[in-house]
Amino acid sequence: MDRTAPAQAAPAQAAPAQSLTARRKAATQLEIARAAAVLFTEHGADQVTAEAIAASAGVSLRTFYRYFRTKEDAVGPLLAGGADAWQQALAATTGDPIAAIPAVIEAQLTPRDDLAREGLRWTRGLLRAAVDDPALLTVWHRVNHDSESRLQRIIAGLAGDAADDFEVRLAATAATDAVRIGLEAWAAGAGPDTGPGSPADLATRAFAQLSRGIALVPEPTGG
Amino acid sequence: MDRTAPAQAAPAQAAPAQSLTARRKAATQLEIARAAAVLFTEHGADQVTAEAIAASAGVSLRTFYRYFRTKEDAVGPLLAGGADAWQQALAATTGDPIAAIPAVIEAQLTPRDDLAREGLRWTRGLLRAAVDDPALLTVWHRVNHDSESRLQRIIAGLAGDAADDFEVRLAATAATDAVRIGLEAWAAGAGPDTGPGSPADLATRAFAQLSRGIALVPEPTGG
DNA sequence: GCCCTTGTGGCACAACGTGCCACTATGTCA
DNA sequence: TGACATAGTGGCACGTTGTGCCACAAGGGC
Repeated sequence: MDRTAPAQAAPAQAAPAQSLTARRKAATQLEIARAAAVLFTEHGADQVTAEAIAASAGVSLRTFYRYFRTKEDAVGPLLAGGADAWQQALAATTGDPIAAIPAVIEAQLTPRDDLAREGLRWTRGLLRAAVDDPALLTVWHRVNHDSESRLQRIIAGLAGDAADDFEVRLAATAATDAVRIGLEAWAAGAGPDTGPGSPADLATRAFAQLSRGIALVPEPTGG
Repeated sequence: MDRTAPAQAAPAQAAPAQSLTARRKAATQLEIARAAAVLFTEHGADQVTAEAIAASAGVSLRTFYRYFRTKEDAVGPLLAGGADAWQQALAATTGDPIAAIPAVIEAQLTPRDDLAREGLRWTRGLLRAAVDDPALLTVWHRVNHDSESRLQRIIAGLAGDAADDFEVRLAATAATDAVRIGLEAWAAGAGPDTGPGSPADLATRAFAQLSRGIALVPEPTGG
Protein backbone atom coordinates (compact mmCIF):
# COMPACT_ATOMS: atom_id res chain seq x y z
CA MET A 1 0.00 0.00 0.00
CA ASP A 2 1.15 3.50 -0.60
CA ARG A 3 0.92 5.76 2.36
CA THR A 4 0.54 9.29 1.11
CA ALA A 5 -2.16 8.86 -1.46
CA PRO A 6 -5.02 7.63 0.74
CA ALA A 7 -4.35 10.30 3.30
CA GLN A 8 -5.10 12.95 0.75
CA ALA A 9 -7.34 11.40 -1.83
CA ALA A 10 -9.46 9.02 0.19
CA PRO A 11 -12.78 10.51 1.21
CA ALA A 12 -13.45 10.49 4.91
CA GLN A 13 -16.66 8.74 4.05
CA ALA A 14 -16.80 5.02 3.40
CA ALA A 15 -15.93 3.88 -0.08
CA PRO A 16 -18.75 2.27 -2.08
CA ALA A 17 -17.88 -1.27 -3.07
CA GLN A 18 -14.41 -2.64 -3.73
CA SER A 19 -12.42 -5.67 -2.78
CA LEU A 20 -12.69 -6.88 0.77
CA THR A 21 -9.09 -5.95 1.44
CA ALA A 22 -9.55 -2.46 0.06
CA ARG A 23 -12.63 -1.89 2.19
CA ARG A 24 -10.85 -3.10 5.32
CA LYS A 25 -7.98 -0.77 4.59
CA ALA A 26 -10.27 2.22 4.18
CA ALA A 27 -12.08 1.30 7.37
CA THR A 28 -8.82 0.97 9.29
CA GLN A 29 -7.61 4.33 8.03
CA LEU A 30 -10.82 6.01 9.08
CA GLU A 31 -10.69 4.25 12.43
CA ILE A 32 -7.19 5.57 13.07
CA ALA A 33 -8.13 9.06 11.92
CA ARG A 34 -11.08 9.24 14.29
CA ALA A 35 -9.15 7.80 17.19
CA ALA A 36 -6.46 10.43 16.63
CA ALA A 37 -9.04 13.21 16.34
CA VAL A 38 -10.70 12.23 19.61
CA LEU A 39 -7.44 11.96 21.52
CA PHE A 40 -5.99 15.14 20.00
CA THR A 41 -9.02 17.27 20.79
CA GLU A 42 -9.24 15.83 24.29
CA HIS A 43 -5.63 16.09 25.43
CA GLY A 44 -3.79 18.14 22.82
CA ALA A 45 -1.68 16.62 20.08
CA ASP A 46 1.62 16.81 21.92
CA GLN A 47 0.20 14.93 24.91
CA VAL A 48 -0.89 11.98 22.78
CA THR A 49 1.60 9.33 21.70
CA ALA A 50 1.40 7.52 18.41
CA GLU A 51 1.20 4.32 20.41
CA ALA A 52 -1.92 5.57 22.18
CA ILE A 53 -3.59 6.32 18.86
CA ALA A 54 -2.64 2.93 17.49
CA ALA A 55 -3.94 1.19 20.59
CA SER A 56 -7.18 3.17 20.49
CA ALA A 57 -7.65 2.20 16.85
CA GLY A 58 -6.80 -1.43 17.51
CA VAL A 59 -3.67 -1.64 15.40
CA SER A 60 -0.01 -1.96 16.17
CA LEU A 61 2.35 0.99 16.21
CA ARG A 62 4.06 -0.36 13.12
CA THR A 63 0.80 -0.53 11.23
CA PHE A 64 -0.08 3.00 12.27
CA TYR A 65 3.02 4.28 10.54
CA ARG A 66 2.10 2.35 7.43
CA TYR A 67 -1.06 4.41 7.14
CA PHE A 68 0.32 7.81 8.13
CA ARG A 69 3.73 9.33 7.80
CA THR A 70 3.56 11.23 11.07
CA LYS A 71 1.46 11.19 14.19
CA GLU A 72 -0.34 14.40 13.28
CA ASP A 73 -1.04 13.33 9.71
CA ALA A 74 -3.57 10.89 11.10
CA VAL A 75 -6.25 13.57 11.14
CA GLY A 76 -5.46 14.65 7.58
CA PRO A 77 -8.34 12.79 5.95
CA LEU A 78 -10.81 14.36 8.37
CA LEU A 79 -9.46 17.85 7.79
CA ALA A 80 -9.33 17.40 4.04
CA GLY A 81 -13.01 16.58 4.30
CA GLY A 82 -14.82 17.52 1.14
CA ALA A 83 -11.92 19.31 -0.49
CA ASP A 84 -11.56 16.63 -3.12
CA ALA A 85 -15.28 16.56 -3.67
CA TRP A 86 -15.69 20.16 -4.71
CA GLN A 87 -12.49 20.15 -6.73
CA GLN A 88 -13.63 17.14 -8.72
CA ALA A 89 -16.96 18.84 -9.21
CA LEU A 90 -15.17 21.89 -10.53
CA ALA A 91 -13.09 19.79 -12.89
CA ALA A 92 -16.32 18.53 -14.42
CA THR A 93 -17.57 22.01 -15.31
CA THR A 94 -17.00 23.97 -18.50
CA GLY A 95 -16.50 27.62 -19.32
CA ASP A 96 -14.91 30.23 -17.08
CA PRO A 97 -13.71 28.53 -13.87
CA ILE A 98 -13.96 31.78 -11.91
CA ALA A 99 -17.63 31.94 -12.72
CA ALA A 100 -18.21 28.28 -11.93
CA ILE A 101 -16.44 28.17 -8.58
CA PRO A 102 -19.03 29.89 -6.37
CA ALA A 103 -21.81 27.51 -7.30
CA VAL A 104 -19.53 24.50 -6.90
CA ILE A 105 -18.37 25.66 -3.47
CA GLU A 106 -21.92 26.41 -2.44
CA ALA A 107 -23.14 23.00 -3.56
CA GLN A 108 -20.28 20.93 -2.20
CA LEU A 109 -19.85 22.66 1.15
CA THR A 110 -23.53 22.37 1.96
CA PRO A 111 -24.07 19.05 3.76
CA ARG A 112 -26.71 17.04 1.99
CA ASP A 113 -26.87 13.96 4.20
CA ASP A 114 -25.96 12.76 7.68
CA LEU A 115 -22.58 11.58 6.49
CA ALA A 116 -21.68 15.06 5.30
CA ARG A 117 -22.99 16.61 8.50
CA GLU A 118 -20.86 14.24 10.52
CA GLY A 119 -17.86 15.20 8.42
CA LEU A 120 -18.47 18.86 9.22
CA ARG A 121 -18.61 18.07 12.94
CA TRP A 122 -15.18 16.42 12.80
CA THR A 123 -13.79 19.35 10.86
CA ARG A 124 -15.17 21.88 13.32
CA GLY A 125 -13.76 20.06 16.33
CA LEU A 126 -10.36 19.66 14.75
CA LEU A 127 -10.16 23.25 13.55
CA ARG A 128 -11.03 24.55 16.99
CA ALA A 129 -8.28 22.40 18.46
CA ALA A 130 -5.84 23.41 15.75
CA VAL A 131 -6.06 27.12 16.57
CA ASP A 132 -3.74 26.75 19.53
CA ASP A 133 -1.99 23.53 18.60
CA PRO A 134 1.00 24.08 16.30
CA ALA A 135 1.18 20.42 15.33
CA LEU A 136 -2.44 20.32 14.17
CA LEU A 137 -2.10 23.69 12.49
CA THR A 138 0.69 22.20 10.41
CA VAL A 139 -1.64 19.49 9.14
CA TRP A 140 -4.27 22.08 8.24
CA HIS A 141 -1.66 24.07 6.32
CA ARG A 142 -0.53 21.00 4.45
CA VAL A 143 -4.07 20.06 3.55
CA ASN A 144 -4.72 23.52 2.16
CA HIS A 145 -1.45 23.56 0.30
CA ASP A 146 -2.26 20.27 -1.39
CA SER A 147 -5.69 21.61 -2.19
CA GLU A 148 -4.23 24.72 -3.77
CA SER A 149 -1.80 22.69 -5.87
CA ARG A 150 -4.49 20.42 -7.24
CA LEU A 151 -6.81 23.35 -7.84
CA GLN A 152 -4.12 25.14 -9.80
CA ARG A 153 -3.85 22.23 -12.20
CA ILE A 154 -7.61 21.94 -12.54
CA ILE A 155 -8.11 25.63 -13.25
CA ALA A 156 -5.24 25.66 -15.71
CA GLY A 157 -6.86 22.79 -17.56
CA LEU A 158 -10.22 24.53 -17.66
CA ALA A 159 -8.90 27.93 -18.63
CA GLY A 160 -6.80 26.64 -21.51
CA ASP A 161 -3.56 27.88 -22.97
CA ALA A 162 -4.71 31.47 -23.22
CA ALA A 163 -4.74 31.81 -19.46
CA ASP A 164 -1.86 33.51 -17.72
CA ASP A 165 -0.02 31.30 -15.22
CA PHE A 166 0.10 34.04 -12.63
CA GLU A 167 -3.64 34.62 -12.88
CA VAL A 168 -4.33 30.90 -12.61
CA ARG A 169 -2.23 30.85 -9.49
CA LEU A 170 -4.13 33.77 -8.04
CA ALA A 171 -7.44 32.11 -8.81
CA ALA A 172 -6.40 28.87 -7.15
CA THR A 173 -5.18 30.77 -4.11
CA ALA A 174 -8.34 32.84 -3.90
CA ALA A 175 -10.57 29.76 -4.05
CA THR A 176 -8.51 27.78 -1.57
CA ASP A 177 -8.33 30.68 0.85
CA ALA A 178 -12.03 31.34 0.51
CA VAL A 179 -12.84 27.82 1.59
CA ARG A 180 -10.17 27.90 4.28
CA ILE A 181 -11.33 31.19 5.76
CA GLY A 182 -14.95 30.16 5.49
CA LEU A 183 -14.29 27.00 7.44
CA GLU A 184 -12.05 28.71 9.98
CA ALA A 185 -14.51 31.51 10.66
CA TRP A 186 -17.38 29.05 10.90
CA ALA A 187 -15.48 26.73 13.24
CA ALA A 188 -14.46 29.60 15.49
CA GLY A 189 -18.04 30.77 15.93
CA ALA A 190 -21.36 29.07 16.39
CA GLY A 191 -22.57 29.23 12.80
CA PRO A 192 -25.05 26.71 11.39
CA ASP A 193 -24.34 24.02 8.83
CA THR A 194 -26.51 25.70 6.22
CA GLY A 195 -27.76 29.18 5.41
CA PRO A 196 -26.21 32.48 6.55
CA GLY A 197 -23.06 31.92 8.58
CA SER A 198 -22.54 28.43 7.22
CA PRO A 199 -19.24 27.33 5.68
CA ALA A 200 -20.77 27.47 2.22
CA ASP A 201 -22.09 30.98 2.83
CA LEU A 202 -18.86 32.34 4.29
CA ALA A 203 -16.69 30.70 1.65
CA THR A 204 -18.72 31.99 -1.29
CA ARG A 205 -18.73 35.48 0.20
CA ALA A 206 -14.98 35.34 0.69
CA PHE A 207 -14.41 34.12 -2.85
CA ALA A 208 -16.63 36.81 -4.31
CA GLN A 209 -14.44 39.45 -2.72
CA LEU A 210 -11.05 37.86 -3.30
CA SER A 211 -11.73 37.02 -6.93
CA ARG A 212 -13.23 40.30 -8.08
CA GLY A 213 -9.94 41.50 -9.50
CA ILE A 214 -9.00 38.27 -11.22
CA ALA A 215 -9.55 37.56 -14.89
CA LEU A 216 -8.11 34.38 -16.31
CA VAL A 217 -8.11 35.47 -19.94
CA PRO A 218 -6.70 38.77 -21.15
CA GLU A 219 -9.37 41.47 -21.23
CA PRO A 220 -10.44 42.34 -24.79
CA THR A 221 -9.35 45.94 -24.46
CA GLY A 222 -10.69 47.60 -27.55
CA GLY A 223 -10.03 44.96 -30.14
CA MET B 1 16.18 33.09 26.83
CA ASP B 2 12.89 32.49 25.13
CA ARG B 3 13.04 30.38 22.08
CA THR B 4 10.08 31.25 19.91
CA ALA B 5 10.30 35.02 19.90
CA PRO B 6 13.66 35.49 18.22
CA ALA B 7 12.87 32.91 15.59
CA GLN B 8 9.94 35.00 14.43
CA ALA B 9 10.66 38.57 15.40
CA ALA B 10 14.42 38.82 15.04
CA PRO B 11 15.49 40.24 11.71
CA ALA B 12 17.80 38.04 9.73
CA GLN B 13 20.09 41.01 9.52
CA ALA B 14 22.40 41.92 12.36
CA ALA B 15 20.90 43.92 15.19
CA PRO B 16 22.28 47.45 15.64
CA ALA B 17 23.74 47.92 19.08
CA GLN B 18 22.69 46.13 22.26
CA SER B 19 24.35 44.38 25.10
CA LEU B 20 27.28 42.15 24.26
CA THR B 21 25.32 39.07 25.28
CA ALA B 22 22.35 40.02 23.13
CA ARG B 23 24.56 40.57 20.11
CA ARG B 24 26.30 37.23 20.64
CA LYS B 25 22.91 35.53 20.82
CA ALA B 26 21.70 37.14 17.61
CA ALA B 27 24.93 36.18 15.88
CA THR B 28 24.66 32.59 17.09
CA GLN B 29 21.07 32.35 15.89
CA LEU B 30 21.97 33.69 12.47
CA GLU B 31 24.96 31.35 12.34
CA ILE B 32 22.74 28.35 13.01
CA ALA B 33 20.13 29.51 10.52
CA ARG B 34 22.67 29.86 7.74
CA ALA B 35 24.32 26.56 8.53
CA ALA B 36 20.93 24.88 8.37
CA ALA B 37 20.05 26.63 5.11
CA VAL B 38 23.28 25.54 3.46
CA LEU B 39 22.98 21.94 4.58
CA PHE B 40 19.26 21.73 3.78
CA THR B 41 19.62 23.08 0.27
CA GLU B 42 22.64 20.87 -0.37
CA HIS B 43 21.38 17.52 0.90
CA GLY B 44 17.67 17.91 1.60
CA ALA B 45 16.26 18.54 5.03
CA ASP B 46 15.59 14.92 5.90
CA GLN B 47 19.17 13.95 5.14
CA VAL B 48 20.57 16.48 7.58
CA THR B 49 20.65 15.75 11.29
CA ALA B 50 20.23 18.40 13.94
CA GLU B 51 23.62 17.41 15.24
CA ALA B 52 25.19 18.18 11.86
CA ILE B 53 23.65 21.65 11.86
CA ALA B 54 24.82 22.26 15.41
CA ALA B 55 28.33 21.11 14.58
CA SER B 56 28.42 23.25 11.44
CA ALA B 57 27.33 26.26 13.49
CA GLY B 58 29.83 25.50 16.24
CA VAL B 59 27.36 24.87 19.04
CA SER B 60 26.28 21.79 20.92
CA LEU B 61 23.15 19.90 20.07
CA ARG B 62 21.59 21.02 23.33
CA THR B 63 22.21 24.65 22.52
CA PHE B 64 20.75 24.23 19.07
CA TYR B 65 17.45 23.18 20.62
CA ARG B 66 17.54 26.21 22.87
CA TYR B 67 17.44 28.42 19.79
CA PHE B 68 14.98 26.46 17.69
CA ARG B 69 12.13 24.19 18.60
CA THR B 70 12.66 21.82 15.71
CA LYS B 71 15.37 21.04 13.23
CA GLU B 72 13.46 22.66 10.36
CA ASP B 73 12.62 25.80 12.32
CA ALA B 74 16.25 26.78 12.07
CA VAL B 75 15.67 28.37 8.67
CA GLY B 76 12.60 30.26 9.92
CA PRO B 77 14.38 33.59 10.41
CA LEU B 78 15.75 33.47 6.88
CA LEU B 79 12.36 32.63 5.39
CA ALA B 80 10.59 35.26 7.45
CA GLY B 81 13.02 37.71 5.93
CA GLY B 82 11.51 41.15 5.70
CA ALA B 83 8.01 40.12 6.75
CA ASP B 84 8.29 41.96 10.03
CA ALA B 85 9.79 44.96 8.32
CA TRP B 86 6.90 45.69 6.01
CA GLN B 87 4.33 44.89 8.65
CA GLN B 88 5.87 47.34 11.07
CA ALA B 89 5.98 49.88 8.28
CA LEU B 90 2.29 49.31 7.68
CA ALA B 91 1.52 49.72 11.36
CA ALA B 92 3.08 53.17 11.19
CA THR B 93 0.74 54.38 8.45
CA THR B 94 -2.62 56.08 8.80
CA GLY B 95 -5.83 56.02 6.85
CA ASP B 96 -7.20 53.09 4.84
CA PRO B 97 -4.82 50.12 5.25
CA ILE B 98 -5.92 48.64 1.93
CA ALA B 99 -4.77 51.77 0.17
CA ALA B 100 -1.51 51.90 2.13
CA ILE B 101 -0.45 48.29 1.66
CA PRO B 102 0.77 48.39 -1.97
CA ALA B 103 3.24 51.19 -1.35
CA VAL B 104 4.47 49.56 1.82
CA ILE B 105 4.98 46.21 0.09
CA GLU B 106 6.69 47.90 -2.83
CA ALA B 107 9.02 49.82 -0.55
CA GLN B 108 9.87 47.03 1.84
CA LEU B 109 10.27 44.19 -0.66
CA THR B 110 12.63 46.21 -2.80
CA PRO B 111 16.17 45.58 -1.53
CA ARG B 112 17.85 48.86 -0.75
CA ASP B 113 21.29 47.65 0.33
CA ASP B 114 23.60 44.65 0.12
CA LEU B 115 22.20 43.23 3.32
CA ALA B 116 18.69 43.16 1.88
CA ARG B 117 19.94 41.67 -1.36
CA GLU B 118 21.72 38.95 0.57
CA GLY B 119 18.51 38.25 2.46
CA LEU B 120 16.67 37.81 -0.83
CA ARG B 121 19.29 35.34 -2.02
CA TRP B 122 18.76 33.17 1.06
CA THR B 123 15.02 33.35 0.62
CA ARG B 124 15.23 32.33 -3.03
CA GLY B 125 17.46 29.37 -2.32
CA LEU B 126 15.31 28.15 0.51
CA LEU B 127 12.05 28.58 -1.39
CA ARG B 128 13.42 26.62 -4.32
CA ALA B 129 14.42 23.83 -1.97
CA ALA B 130 11.10 23.98 -0.13
CA VAL B 131 9.08 23.24 -3.25
CA ASP B 132 9.85 19.54 -3.04
CA ASP B 133 10.76 19.25 0.59
CA PRO B 134 7.74 18.75 2.86
CA ALA B 135 9.68 19.64 5.98
CA LEU B 136 10.83 22.98 4.61
CA LEU B 137 7.40 23.66 3.16
CA THR B 138 6.00 23.32 6.64
CA VAL B 139 8.28 26.08 7.87
CA TRP B 140 7.23 28.33 5.01
CA HIS B 141 3.59 27.72 5.87
CA ARG B 142 4.17 28.51 9.51
CA VAL B 143 6.02 31.70 8.66
CA ASN B 144 3.14 32.85 6.47
CA HIS B 145 0.57 31.89 9.06
CA ASP B 146 2.33 33.93 11.72
CA SER B 147 2.58 36.78 9.26
CA GLU B 148 -1.14 36.64 8.55
CA SER B 149 -1.99 36.60 12.25
CA ARG B 150 0.10 39.65 13.03
CA LEU B 151 -1.17 41.44 9.96
CA GLN B 152 -4.74 40.81 11.02
CA ARG B 153 -4.13 42.59 14.31
CA ILE B 154 -2.35 45.46 12.63
CA ILE B 155 -5.09 46.00 10.07
CA ALA B 156 -7.79 45.76 12.71
CA GLY B 157 -6.03 48.44 14.69
CA LEU B 158 -5.71 50.71 11.69
CA ALA B 159 -9.25 50.20 10.44
CA GLY B 160 -10.87 50.90 13.79
CA ASP B 161 -14.03 49.55 15.31
CA ALA B 162 -16.16 50.24 12.27
CA ALA B 163 -14.34 47.55 10.33
CA ASP B 164 -15.93 44.16 9.89
CA ASP B 165 -13.89 41.29 11.30
CA PHE B 166 -14.47 39.14 8.26
CA GLU B 167 -13.27 41.89 5.94
CA VAL B 168 -10.21 42.46 8.08
CA ARG B 169 -9.46 38.80 7.85
CA LEU B 170 -9.82 38.84 4.09
CA ALA B 171 -7.54 41.85 3.84
CA ALA B 172 -4.85 40.20 5.96
CA THR B 173 -5.10 37.05 3.89
CA ALA B 174 -4.96 38.93 0.61
CA ALA B 175 -1.86 40.84 1.67
CA THR B 176 -0.09 37.79 3.08
CA ASP B 177 -0.90 35.72 0.01
CA ALA B 178 0.20 38.49 -2.30
CA VAL B 179 3.64 38.57 -0.72
CA ARG B 180 3.77 34.79 -0.54
CA ILE B 181 2.83 34.28 -4.17
CA GLY B 182 5.08 37.07 -5.27
CA LEU B 183 8.05 35.50 -3.55
CA GLU B 184 7.18 31.98 -4.69
CA ALA B 185 6.75 32.98 -8.31
CA TRP B 186 9.94 35.01 -8.22
CA ALA B 187 11.92 32.21 -6.60
CA ALA B 188 10.66 29.66 -9.10
CA GLY B 189 11.76 31.75 -12.08
CA ALA B 190 14.74 33.89 -12.84
CA GLY B 191 13.27 37.27 -12.02
CA PRO B 192 15.43 40.21 -10.95
CA ASP B 193 15.58 41.77 -7.50
CA THR B 194 13.99 45.00 -8.68
CA GLY B 195 11.74 46.15 -11.47
CA PRO B 196 9.30 44.00 -13.49
CA GLY B 197 9.33 40.40 -12.29
CA SER B 198 10.80 41.31 -8.93
CA PRO B 199 9.19 40.17 -5.66
CA ALA B 200 7.92 43.70 -5.06
CA ASP B 201 6.41 43.89 -8.53
CA LEU B 202 4.75 40.49 -8.41
CA ALA B 203 3.45 40.99 -4.87
CA THR B 204 1.90 44.37 -5.56
CA ARG B 205 0.28 43.03 -8.72
CA ALA B 206 -1.12 40.09 -6.81
CA PHE B 207 -2.44 42.30 -4.04
CA ALA B 208 -4.08 44.66 -6.50
CA GLN B 209 -6.09 41.80 -7.91
CA LEU B 210 -6.87 39.96 -4.68
CA SER B 211 -7.93 43.09 -2.82
CA ARG B 212 -10.16 44.68 -5.44
CA GLY B 213 -13.32 43.31 -3.86
CA ILE B 214 -12.42 44.13 -0.29
CA ALA B 215 -13.64 47.19 1.57
CA LEU B 216 -12.87 47.45 5.25
CA VAL B 217 -15.58 49.95 6.11
CA PRO B 218 -19.22 49.57 5.07
CA GLU B 219 -19.87 51.29 1.76
CA PRO B 220 -21.86 54.49 2.22
CA THR B 221 -24.76 53.28 0.08
CA GLY B 222 -26.94 56.28 -0.33
CA GLY B 223 -26.17 58.01 2.93
C1' DG C 1 37.09 41.18 44.98
C1' DC C 2 31.84 38.98 45.44
C1' DC C 3 27.38 37.73 43.66
C1' DC C 4 23.50 37.05 40.55
C1' DT C 5 21.88 36.26 36.17
C1' DT C 6 22.17 34.01 31.83
C1' DG C 7 23.99 31.14 28.17
C1' DT C 8 26.22 26.70 27.35
C1' DG C 9 27.45 21.63 27.38
C1' DG C 10 26.84 16.85 28.88
C1' DC C 11 23.92 13.24 30.11
C1' DA C 12 19.84 10.44 30.41
C1' DC C 13 15.47 9.43 28.63
C1' DA C 14 10.86 9.08 26.35
C1' DA C 15 9.05 9.35 21.91
C1' DC C 16 9.38 9.41 16.85
C1' DG C 17 9.79 7.09 12.50
C1' DT C 18 11.93 3.30 9.59
C1' DG C 19 14.18 -1.08 7.91
C1' DC C 20 13.88 -5.78 8.30
C1' DC C 21 11.91 -10.32 8.99
C1' DA C 22 8.29 -13.58 10.08
C1' DC C 23 3.42 -14.55 10.14
C1' DT C 24 -1.26 -14.57 8.45
C1' DA C 25 -5.16 -13.63 5.47
C1' DT C 26 -6.90 -12.77 0.82
C1' DG C 27 -7.49 -14.11 -3.94
C1' DT C 28 -6.15 -17.19 -7.87
C1' DC C 29 -5.21 -21.21 -10.40
C1' DA C 30 -5.17 -26.10 -10.86
C1' DT D 1 -9.75 -28.88 -1.69
C1' DG D 2 -4.83 -27.89 -1.97
C1' DA D 3 -0.85 -25.10 -3.55
C1' DC D 4 0.80 -20.71 -4.55
C1' DA D 5 1.60 -15.58 -5.10
C1' DT D 6 0.31 -11.32 -3.16
C1' DA D 7 -0.40 -8.00 0.34
C1' DG D 8 -1.38 -6.39 5.12
C1' DT D 9 0.14 -6.94 9.91
C1' DG D 10 3.07 -7.30 14.16
C1' DG D 11 7.46 -7.49 16.57
C1' DC D 12 12.05 -6.04 17.05
C1' DA D 13 16.14 -3.25 16.65
C1' DC D 14 17.99 1.07 15.67
C1' DG D 15 19.16 5.93 14.63
C1' DT D 16 17.16 10.41 15.42
C1' DT D 17 14.34 13.89 17.66
C1' DG D 18 13.41 16.90 21.38
C1' DT D 19 13.37 17.78 26.57
C1' DG D 20 14.50 17.78 31.67
C1' DC D 21 18.09 18.17 34.76
C1' DC D 22 22.48 19.47 36.62
C1' DA D 23 27.07 21.52 36.52
C1' DC D 24 30.05 24.99 34.70
C1' DA D 25 31.63 29.34 32.74
C1' DA D 26 31.00 34.01 31.07
C1' DG D 27 28.67 38.85 31.29
C1' DG D 28 27.02 42.63 34.31
C1' DG D 29 26.07 45.12 38.82
C1' DC D 30 27.64 46.01 43.78
